[in-house]
Amino acid sequence: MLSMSTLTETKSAKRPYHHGDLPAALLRVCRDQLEKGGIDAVSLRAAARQLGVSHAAPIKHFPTKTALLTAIAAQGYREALDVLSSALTTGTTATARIRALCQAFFDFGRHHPNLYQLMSMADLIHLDDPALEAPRRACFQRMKDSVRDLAPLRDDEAEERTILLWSFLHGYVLLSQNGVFSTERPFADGKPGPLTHLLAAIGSSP
Amino acid sequence: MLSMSTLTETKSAKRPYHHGDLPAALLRVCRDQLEKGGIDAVSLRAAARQLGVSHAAPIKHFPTKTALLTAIAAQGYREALDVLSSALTTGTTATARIRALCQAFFDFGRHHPNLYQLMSMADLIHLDDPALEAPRRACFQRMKDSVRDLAPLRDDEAEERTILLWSFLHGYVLLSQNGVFSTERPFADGKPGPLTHLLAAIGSSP
DNA sequence: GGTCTATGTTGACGGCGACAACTTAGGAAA
DNA sequence: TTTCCTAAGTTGTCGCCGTCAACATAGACC
Repeated sequence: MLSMSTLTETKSAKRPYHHGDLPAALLRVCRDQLEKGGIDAVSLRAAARQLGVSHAAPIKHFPTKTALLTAIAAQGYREALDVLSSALTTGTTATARIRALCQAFFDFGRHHPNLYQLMSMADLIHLDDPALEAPRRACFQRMKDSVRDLAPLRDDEAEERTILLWSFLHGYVLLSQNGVFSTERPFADGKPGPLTHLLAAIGSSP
Repeated sequence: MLSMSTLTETKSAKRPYHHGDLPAALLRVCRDQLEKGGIDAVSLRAAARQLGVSHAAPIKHFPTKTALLTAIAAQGYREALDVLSSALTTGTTATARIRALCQAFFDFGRHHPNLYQLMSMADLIHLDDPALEAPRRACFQRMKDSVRDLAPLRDDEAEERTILLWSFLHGYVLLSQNGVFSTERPFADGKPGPLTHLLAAIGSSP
C-alpha cells in the first residue's frame, strides 16, 4: 500500500523515470488487447487509461500506433524463433525434427491467432523494421536447415524447397484459423496428412 | 450537363429510388478505396462524400461497415471463381491445366493484393456469410477437380491434397506480397520452382 | 547548484462508425 | 385519383480514436 508504487517492479530492471518502464507496460497491455479482442481492440488511449497514464503518454515512446504494433509483431517473431529452435532439439531423425518444427509452427499460430495475423499484415506494421526482419529471417533459416538436414541439396534448391514449406505452413495456419479445416496435431509423426505428401516432395533427391 | 443525372445509368438497370442504386455505387467506391489505399483507407463517410450523399446514407443499405466489407470480399470470391474457371479451359493436359489454375490464382492475388487480404481477414468480415462462403467453396471445388484430374484418388485423399495445394497457394501469395520473395510467373508450365515439387507430390499415385 | 532533456499532462482538432429523429418521395392500395 | 405506407436520404449528436502542440516536472549530468 502507501502508494509507494515505485517498489512494484514490473519484471524489468530498467525503470528510467516517473512511471517505471512505460514502454514495456504498453507492449504488455496492448498485446493483451490484441490477443483477447483482435486487432481493432488495440487502442492506445485504452491502454493509457488502464495504466493510469494520460492519453498522450504513449506517443513519447512509440511515435505512432503502427510503431507499437510493429514492436508487438517483432516480439512475436522472436518468440516464434524460440519455439522453432526448441522444437528442433526433440527428434532423433531428420524427419522427426522437421515434423516437430512444423507442428511447433502450427501450434504457435493456433495459440496466438491474432498475433500471428498481425505479424503478416503489411498495412498495419512496418514489415521492413530490422527488429522484425532479423528474427523472421532467422526463422526461415531454421526451416532451411531442417530441409537440408532432410536431403543434401544445393543452396538454391534448399531455398526453393524452404519457400515451398514455409508457404504451405503459412497458408495452412491461416486457413485453419478461418475454419476452413482444422486438426489438433495435424503434423504428428507418422500421421498421414498433407504434410506427409509435402515432406515426401521436399525430401526427395534432387 | 443540365443536371438531368437521372439519365446517367450506372451500368445496373435497377434504379430504385432517389439516388440510383446507391448500394452498387458504395460497393464500387469502397472497393476503389480498398484497392488503392489499403483496408484502413476504406471510409463510409468518405464514400458518401464522394457520391454526394449524406454521411448516414450508407447505413440504410449496409447495416454496418463490416457488412459492406463482407460484400466486397464476396465480390472478390466471385471474381476469383471466374478467373480459376476460365484458367481451366486453356490447357490440354491435366498438368498444364492445374498449372494454369495455380498461375491464375497467383495472378489474382498479385493484381488485387488488398482485396485478397480482406478476403481472408476473419476480424473484418463475416466469413460465414453465405454470399461469401458459396463462391469460396466453389473455388475449392475447382481446385479439387483439378487434383482429381491429375490422379485417380479416393475423395478423402483428394480433399487432403487439395488442402495441401490451397494452403501452399494461399501462403505463397501472401508471403510474396510481403516481399519475402517474388516472381512474375512462378508457375509457368515447365518452369522449375516450388510448384514443380508440390505437383509431383500431389500427382503421385495413392 | 543549475541546467537540460526525457517523460508525462492538458487541451484541442479532425475523422470515424453508429444511432435517433425527422423529411421526402415512390409505389401500392383504396 | 387520392391516400397512406414505407424505403431512402438528411441532420444532428454521441463517444470513440490517433495525433499534435504547448506546457509541467523531475531525474541526470556537468
